[in-house]
Amino acid sequence: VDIALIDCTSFYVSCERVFDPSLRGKAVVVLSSNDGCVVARSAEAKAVPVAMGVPLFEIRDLVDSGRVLALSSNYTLYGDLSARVMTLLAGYGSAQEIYSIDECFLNVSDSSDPVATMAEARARVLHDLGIPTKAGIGPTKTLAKLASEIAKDQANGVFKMPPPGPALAEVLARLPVAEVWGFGPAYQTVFAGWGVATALDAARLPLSQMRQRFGVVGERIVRELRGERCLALDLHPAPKQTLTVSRSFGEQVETLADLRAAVAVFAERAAMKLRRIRRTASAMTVWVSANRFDPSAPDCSGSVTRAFPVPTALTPEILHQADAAVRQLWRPGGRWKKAGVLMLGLTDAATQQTTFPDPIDRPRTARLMAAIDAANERHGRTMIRSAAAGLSSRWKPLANRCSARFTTQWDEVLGVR
DNA sequence: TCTGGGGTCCTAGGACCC
DNA sequence: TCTGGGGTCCTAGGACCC
Repeated sequence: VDIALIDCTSFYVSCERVFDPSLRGKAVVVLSSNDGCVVARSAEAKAVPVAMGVPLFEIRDLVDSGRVLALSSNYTLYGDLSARVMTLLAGYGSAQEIYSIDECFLNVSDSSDPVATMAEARARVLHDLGIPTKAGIGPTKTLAKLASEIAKDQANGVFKMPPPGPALAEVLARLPVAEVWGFGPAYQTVFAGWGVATALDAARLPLSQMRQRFGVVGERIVRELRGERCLALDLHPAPKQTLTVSRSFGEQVETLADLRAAVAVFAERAAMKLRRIRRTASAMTVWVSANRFDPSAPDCSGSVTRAFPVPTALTPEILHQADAAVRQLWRPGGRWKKAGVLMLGLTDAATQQTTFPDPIDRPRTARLMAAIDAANERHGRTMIRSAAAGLSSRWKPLANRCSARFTTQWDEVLGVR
């Protein structure tokens, strides 16, 4: 199996360059929605250097002196170009998982020369759309993602991981463990204590140690680094389960009237988004928070969840509940910097069916449990906790019985589904 | 002074039921 | 001193991603 990960280079900046070629070759950054901080950087900006995520005020001098060009974001444009890129790339694999606005996984197992195929795909996207990309190829998603990190240093923009063995170990030994997909800051702290510095060090950690400290998530990443597939391509992602609209305030909000007005805007936008994706919400959470960077800020953060009598996407009903929630949250002396609404329990608007319609079928559950136990027994595996066996969390006790290595091979292991 | 927004998955624990 | 066990449903919170 060969999985490819194609990643658009500095995607937001590249989109801006499509429409304004004069930006090419310059140090350009794109800012977050209210021009708060840097969310995309051109290679030239990275070289300055401008760090990812820095607030605009920290690079004020660079921007004012003209050494770095800062642009406000235009998400409609990025979304439109993303759809075109994804459509083009889909033709270069037998299956595609769109992972984010600027990345997708492709199954390229059918290709006799995946590197050549990806080189061709990159050239096509660059020629037709003007968007530069890089591609990594590997036997697992985690290795493909890691390969794409190396790809940016390759002349053809493509890198294929060697098959598991000494050659792969050599590659992994040169990669800092922080570059591995899924090993975030909390992992890095623990790894530092364990003396784990490279991706190879991580790949050689005992599975039991990873499982004990990081659960099934950590164990899966190590297995993937060794070339064992634990994460399948997600070809039919479930419809969204939650939908959020939130913003930081330009100025601190202190009065009930201002807080009500702000949340009303978020609630209205959430209602519009729900209708656009043709879904309804069964409940909503309104949350408000103080300035997280101000230690002296009053303790006025909180959240309130309110259920709708009937799942809805209608503005009046949503505004009504949102306003009731704000009144519960407001208190004298509060100084708020951010708020949001979170729509929960999304259902299909047409049928009012929840996303996961499986009824609880006790006999079937019992059969599946017996099958999982038998499979674990057969393979001599310790049972480990796993709630991601391609099943809803509703089936957690079931998934818990399945060992990590089989979480993507459900049908095969059980022969039932 | 100024510090993003939108997601997912997993775990733990309590209420409740049989 | 003893005081079930397994399962569902829900919430809160922590971790990660782009």
